[in-house]
Amino acid sequence: MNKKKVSLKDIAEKAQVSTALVSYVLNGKEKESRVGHEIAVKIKAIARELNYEPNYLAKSLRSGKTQTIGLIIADISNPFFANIARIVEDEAKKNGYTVIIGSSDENAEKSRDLIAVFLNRQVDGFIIVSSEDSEEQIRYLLDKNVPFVLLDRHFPDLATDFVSLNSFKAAFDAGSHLIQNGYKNIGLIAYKSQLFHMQERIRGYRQSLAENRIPFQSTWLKEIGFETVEKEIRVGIDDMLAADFPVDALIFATYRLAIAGLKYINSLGLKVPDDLAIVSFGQAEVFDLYYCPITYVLQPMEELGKTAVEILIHKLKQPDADKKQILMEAKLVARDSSRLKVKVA
Amino acid sequence: MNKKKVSLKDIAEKAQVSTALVSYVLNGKEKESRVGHEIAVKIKAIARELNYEPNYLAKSLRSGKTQTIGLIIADISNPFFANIARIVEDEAKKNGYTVIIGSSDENAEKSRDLIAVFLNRQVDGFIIVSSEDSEEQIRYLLDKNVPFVLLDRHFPDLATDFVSLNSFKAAFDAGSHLIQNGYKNIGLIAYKSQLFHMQERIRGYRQSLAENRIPFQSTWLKEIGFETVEKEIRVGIDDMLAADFPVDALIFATYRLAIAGLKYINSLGLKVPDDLAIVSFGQAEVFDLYYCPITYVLQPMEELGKTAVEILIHKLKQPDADKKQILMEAKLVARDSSRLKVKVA
DNA sequence: GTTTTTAGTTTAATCGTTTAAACATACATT
DNA sequence: AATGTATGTTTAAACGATTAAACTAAAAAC
Repeated sequence: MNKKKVSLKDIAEKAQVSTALVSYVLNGKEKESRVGHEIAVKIKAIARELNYEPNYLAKSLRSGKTQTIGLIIADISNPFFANIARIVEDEAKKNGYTVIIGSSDENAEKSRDLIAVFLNRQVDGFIIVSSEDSEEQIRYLLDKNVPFVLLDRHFPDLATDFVSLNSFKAAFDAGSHLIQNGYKNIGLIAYKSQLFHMQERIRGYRQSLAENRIPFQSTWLKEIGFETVEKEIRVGIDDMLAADFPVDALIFATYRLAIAGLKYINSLGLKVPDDLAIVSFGQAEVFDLYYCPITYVLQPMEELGKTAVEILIHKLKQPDADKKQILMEAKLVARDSSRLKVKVA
Repeated sequence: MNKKKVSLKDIAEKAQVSTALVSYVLNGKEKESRVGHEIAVKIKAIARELNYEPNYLAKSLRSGKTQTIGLIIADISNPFFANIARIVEDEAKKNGYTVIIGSSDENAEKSRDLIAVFLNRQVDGFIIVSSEDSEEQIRYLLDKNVPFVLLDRHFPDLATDFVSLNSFKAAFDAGSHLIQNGYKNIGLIAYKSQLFHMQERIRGYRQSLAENRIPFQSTWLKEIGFETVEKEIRVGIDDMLAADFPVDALIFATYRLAIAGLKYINSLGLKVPDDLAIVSFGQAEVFDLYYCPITYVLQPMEELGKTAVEILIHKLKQPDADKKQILMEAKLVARDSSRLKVKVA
């Protein structure tokens, strides 16, 4: 960069004073530090004239604070997380923080790397959407007393701050909704994951069946591996349709599963919802644009993101405050893909 | 954070040497600086034992380099850019750089803010997807000699490095493809924008008509304002369909326009491609999932992102190298939405 | 007329690195 | 023995800011 940046020293020289005075004035400490009024005015004028911008690195090195938040999300190519990232970024900026984003791609190792890199970069704190098998990393942060907030996914056994979704309730509602609309053989396509939110979705789904006295069939639940979504989904759906009690409705536990599933359903020539009703988690333009708009679980993204930032920033100011554990409620948005079942004559 | 971080000094003390030696050893300069072999081994051992991690802030302050790239994209909620962001991040990481991302939301003022914040944060360089009216900002960077590469959009009048798409050719191909498949009345829905890539898309589209001796009708071209996409698209499409030469095919110049347009087309009950053929820029899962898969212009995202990073990093090492100006070619992916027109009897 | 206060300013250490230059030894050369 | 060279190590300044503490000079208090 051409003209080297102006520093406190430059201003000090031009004003014929020490850097200390300049620092006091520009940090609004003229009162406490009893800086002469005239000189204060002069310093401010010179600072403006030279277009002074403080050097964050120096500031941070001295203060130990970088005003930077590390955001680790599970998958940036998922529009849900991309949106969350944007919200977090905006909210952080409002509070004078910069966000650095990393995507762990649902991979514990990448997540570990990111945490290391970000710690190295001296982020003040983290907002984390945990990936599978990353519980131990969270323990580590807890142990090192690094400020962080878990977002969207949390570990029930760990005493951490978190903001997530009441997945049990959301899945329960999804199932109940389908049942109310006359569907009886309801499948769930979830990820094969020990993550709590996923287990809760499964539990909520099963509970909805149970409360309606629908005996659960093991073929109705498919748990798909992250790495082999496309293939397993095809096999899974085939299996569900060929079962003794073939499904007439499907719940997708995530956006990505829904995309893959719908593609396959399309290719089979099945008609939604007549051949197969659909409810999905996650939200996206796809769901509007599908020939039959998809019923989905509306997650309060805006609140999730904002609250996470709020909690983290509060924590940065008051490290010893009580842990905040927030479960937000989703709202089922009913569309055509789960409309009242037409009885076959 | 609990245990304060270990510094060079801690290692130095434990090894009973000066920090200089430690620094030399840990930076692999033992040879040039003739550090004793035994002591070098000892220092390394202690560093490992204490789990030493250098402090980036101090390093950066000293070196004037932060190993950080500022990425400013026009709209993070657009999957095209979200993907680009991910690619840039990955590629940068491979080269030891961290990326901080900001979304300008197609807004010059936000873009200016981001540039200021990032400069403040001492990013080593920028990768920028410019937004409308931001040419002057680019001039400013050029003038200040800040290293940067423009991505996806560039200004033909400015001598900058850039990596973008041959938009003229891509639009020309889109138009020609429709014409070849029997469509004659072809509309284009673009943004109302002075940005070069948009103007080029319009030019390419018109050229395809011209070369096929199809007289251009002014009703066929709609330029939509960023802020009022939904409304203007409805009016625009209505107008195109009611014109003297009603369109039988539509090209969308961006992903966002396509989404809005398709929604409206759906709501009108029009059948793609029989009532209206479609080709769109941008790519996304939506296009696969639509009842009639959408023909689209495949942009070489991977190459775009990687090349931008490459050029920037090269530039950081060799600031005076020649400017690289790269136009990449898009590839039309033909699907059902633009299939051979069925002649009406 | 001395002492105390108050106001205004500077000094210098500090954050954690890097690195040119100075220093100190040992060894080789004449 | 005096000088030169190689080897190994330390010193100290620098990056740009912050801030406790020291200092100075003038005003207030006794």
